[in-house]
Amino acid sequence: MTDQKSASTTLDEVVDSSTSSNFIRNKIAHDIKENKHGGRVHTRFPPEPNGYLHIGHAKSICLNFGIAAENSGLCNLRFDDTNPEKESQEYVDAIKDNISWLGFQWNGDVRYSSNYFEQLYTFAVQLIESGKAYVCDLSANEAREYRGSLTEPGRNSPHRDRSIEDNRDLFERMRAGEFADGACSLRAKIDMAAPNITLRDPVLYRIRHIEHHQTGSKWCIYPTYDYTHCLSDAIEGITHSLCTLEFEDHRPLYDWILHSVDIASIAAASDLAGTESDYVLPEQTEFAKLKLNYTIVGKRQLKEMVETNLVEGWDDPRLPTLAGMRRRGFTANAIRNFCESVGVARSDSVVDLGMLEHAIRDDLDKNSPRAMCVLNPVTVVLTNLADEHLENLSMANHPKNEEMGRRTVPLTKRVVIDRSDFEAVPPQGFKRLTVGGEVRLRGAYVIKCDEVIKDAAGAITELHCSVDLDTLGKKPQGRKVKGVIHWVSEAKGVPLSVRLYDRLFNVENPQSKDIEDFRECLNEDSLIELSSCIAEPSIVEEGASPRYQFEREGYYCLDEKASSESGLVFNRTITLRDSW
RNA sequence: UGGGGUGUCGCCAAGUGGUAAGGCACAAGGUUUUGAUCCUUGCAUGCGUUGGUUCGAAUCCAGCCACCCCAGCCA
Repeated sequence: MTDQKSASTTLDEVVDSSTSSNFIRNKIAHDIKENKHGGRVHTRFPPEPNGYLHIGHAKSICLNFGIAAENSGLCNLRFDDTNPEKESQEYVDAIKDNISWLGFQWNGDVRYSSNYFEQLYTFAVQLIESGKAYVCDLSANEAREYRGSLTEPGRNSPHRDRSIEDNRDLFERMRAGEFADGACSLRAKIDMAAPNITLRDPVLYRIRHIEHHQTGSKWCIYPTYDYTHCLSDAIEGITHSLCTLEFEDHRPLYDWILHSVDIASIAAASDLAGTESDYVLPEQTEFAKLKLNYTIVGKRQLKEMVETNLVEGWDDPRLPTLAGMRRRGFTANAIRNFCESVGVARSDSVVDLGMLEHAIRDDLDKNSPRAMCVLNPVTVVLTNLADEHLENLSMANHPKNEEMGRRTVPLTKRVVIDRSDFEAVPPQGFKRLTVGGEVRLRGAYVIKCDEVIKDAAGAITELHCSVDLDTLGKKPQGRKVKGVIHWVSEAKGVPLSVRLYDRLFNVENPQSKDIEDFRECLNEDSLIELSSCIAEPSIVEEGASPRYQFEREGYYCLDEKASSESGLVFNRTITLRDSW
């Protein structure tokens, strides 16, 4: 088991210090003060391996691991794998990978609810023996009818009063595989008239003759979430079981199950067995899910987009999956900061995408080296330079951080600039190149456009400019040059493709009730590939960074998956803020 | 119309009886060889609403309104 101190040290480096209070932090501080769990804080992140993790999970991960770290506690990773029908090892692996990438280390070995199946079975027998559970032969449809409705109470199952002996026998036979899927189930005997529907004799075990990714064919009965989750928490000695708001109605059931099983046997089966501390049951606390406008964070919809090829896969850079965001160029640090800035509360809220964008710009601005890359090149001929002119200019990799060093950028007679940096008829306030106007080539000289060369169709092919050779590293004499533009040597630059991403949806809430199918509001231009870009050579030289700020354009990240020997591909993570 | 929740600036969000933090966004200035960054300033006599209690209420009480979740052998 990881020792508490090292876990907290790791997280300290990772958790932003500018934290603000929230109801969970307050509750835990209070519990510690009251010595509720002997002062222990032990959380868990319990994903079901039925899909990839997304930004919403990141909030939960940061919360659970963060709150443990802040309190010198522990956080387990436990796969809530009670429904083999929807789960797979692929998801298990991807989830572990994503959590590590986010910068968190779980306590000890990865846990699986399925690790506890045998123990859970024993507890179920105990419930049967104390008359708190029974085997019910009602089909799923019949059970629904018996359950009643939101406004009407349910009716007792005709099998509710079977003898303990019969129940025990039937349950054993369920396990032994004597019954077909759905033929019967084990139910808790609580109250069919409870206003909280969760308490109307919830199913504890169902029959599924199906292979499980962890337990193979050992079991044909699988415990349900409600039965498994609370007991798994208890077994692991979890103190604070944090989950989302929709589980609020389940809290009475969480408590009912824990209090219906003999606490001494839970304690004996728990990780805390043999520990001096008195065993205290875990407590569930709910918080609001993260929602983001212009994006969908719903496993079902994400899965649908992946499976119907609306996107390229779970790691499509337009997706809010951690895999996608990572490929897009998001940093773990930015995601963690974002989750902290969003806060934790109980009100349903929708966070503005702008907050996420701010988090990534903030991180990338500080940590990305700069480079120049021209997206839509047009040739500029520097007429007063010699044909073979080659000048190695030294440029800072970061305007504010000298420690990031310098690089050499070659200047030749022919360079390229972005087409949008020249306007024959400039609008008011245009600060770039115009006919007869001057502009500085970033890190180099001030140039003046003397002539525009066009082809037969009238399209600009070249701009002929003259260089003011007295402006390298100094302001020009007697005038101000308003603009600075980026450029790349035509001969020395490296060709690359760039993928420009935009939001996947063009409406704030793609899941709104007045939208029948979220596909209606897909943004057609969410991916634009530019294939004739040209960047300064430093981006492929020894010691090149995987991420750059392409000056005046945005933050870009090498896409290793898409790049090949025949071509480099960079993903635009996010544009620069643009007040123009 | 049963039960459980939530309502504080355009968006998050602190605040738990002593007179409305912070962030994002936005706006206006300043610096700048990135229309970036950075800096400065502005941005709720107001806390869903109506009453009540109190010297004093976003905080306590009552009613009302709006929105979210629950009728899987999903989690």
